[in-house]
Amino acid sequence: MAGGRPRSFDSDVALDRALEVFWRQGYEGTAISDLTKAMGISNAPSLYNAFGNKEQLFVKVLDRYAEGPARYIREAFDQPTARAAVEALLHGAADATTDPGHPRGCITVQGGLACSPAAESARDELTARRAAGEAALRERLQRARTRGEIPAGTDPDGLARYFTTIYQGVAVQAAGGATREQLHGIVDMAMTLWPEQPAA
Amino acid sequence: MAGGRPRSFDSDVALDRALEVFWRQGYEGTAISDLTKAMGISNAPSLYNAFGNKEQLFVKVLDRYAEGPARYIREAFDQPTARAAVEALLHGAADATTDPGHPRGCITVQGGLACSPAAESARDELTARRAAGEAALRERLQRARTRGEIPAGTDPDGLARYFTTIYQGVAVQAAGGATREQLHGIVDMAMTLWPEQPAA
DNA sequence: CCTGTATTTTAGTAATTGCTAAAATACAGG
DNA sequence: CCTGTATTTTAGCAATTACTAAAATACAGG
Repeated sequence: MAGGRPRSFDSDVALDRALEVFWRQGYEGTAISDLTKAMGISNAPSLYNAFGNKEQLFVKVLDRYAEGPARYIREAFDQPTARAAVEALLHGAADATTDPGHPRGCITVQGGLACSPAAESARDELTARRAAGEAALRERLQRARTRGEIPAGTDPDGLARYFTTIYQGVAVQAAGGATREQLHGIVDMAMTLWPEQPAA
Repeated sequence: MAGGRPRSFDSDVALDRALEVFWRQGYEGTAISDLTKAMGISNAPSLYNAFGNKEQLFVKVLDRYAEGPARYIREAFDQPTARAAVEALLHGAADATTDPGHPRGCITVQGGLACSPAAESARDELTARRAAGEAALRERLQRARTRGEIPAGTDPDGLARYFTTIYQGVAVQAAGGATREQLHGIVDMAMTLWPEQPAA
């Protein structure tokens, strides 16, 4: 058994480049030729050989996104309190969606909100990932209520939906050109809705 | 001078049908063939003759949207108080983005957040319209402060950005499958940030 | 009926789409 | 050097993209 011809490109670097393109142009606005060009792959067959088809590459790119530019999301949940987690999540979003080193906004939001029937699976993948984020936040808030971090009368589901809506709205604002400072201001306002435990 | 061959389709009906397609599939996910099929126009040249090119048709469709399914936005500004206006705007969004008679969400948000260079003008058109909506709200809130509807210490720009963010987040939520009731709940929460005039 | 006009229809353009079969190539191990 | 393996390269697929020139058609007014 042997090794075969070596890859002419680095898989992770190529995924990062593909991420940039999908992020900036969305799933349907991105052509395979855009990808090969950006990824440093000279011919389409090499791309298909390494990453499957466009749809499968998109999923790999989303995973790469979650581990790279959007890692702050997972890390936000490491905060000791639910409030600190939400703050880290939203202020992290304000930073990440305006990072000059990346396209503006969030690929999970702008990657494919509306699309042709041919791209439905990509859209569904994005919808599922947004829903998963909201679910994680919901569970965190439920735990926070059990632990007494927030009042017993609070609705964790509604609160999770509210902060998720802020997150997604911030992403749209960023895509539209809002500045980082403006986004942090929005987040500060949104956080004033945090249900404080009435002083005992 | 004479009349020429009569149109085989109604322009307004055709625009409504085109709106549905662009709304559901976005600018770049919509092909001319999708449009002619939905609009009841048998051949592409008739479409180009009547509406110009794809880009120009898209703009006409956005105007039709503003006068039709999104008329509630303009009408919200007719409310006597700024608070009532924002409430009408956001609760109207909760209803409009979940209207079973139309695609979910808001075409101005999901029509083209990220796109290929070829669709940049459509994306810019959408960005400009969202910015115009935010500007209208900002001016309304500035007037509200002058009139004493909201405290003198309030920041109308930040407030306008906040409510616009809610609006856009609601649109994303709707596109992702949130129910009408859930969206109204989000709006109710968002409205609790309204700056009340301290009781004199 | 004839003319002028504005539409529809026919037939097409060049370019691009996502994708692939088959051949050429470059390495590792023996 | 030879074999096996995994890649790259070449060449191409059928389908679709936005769009258009030119001819056919259907009406109004005279």
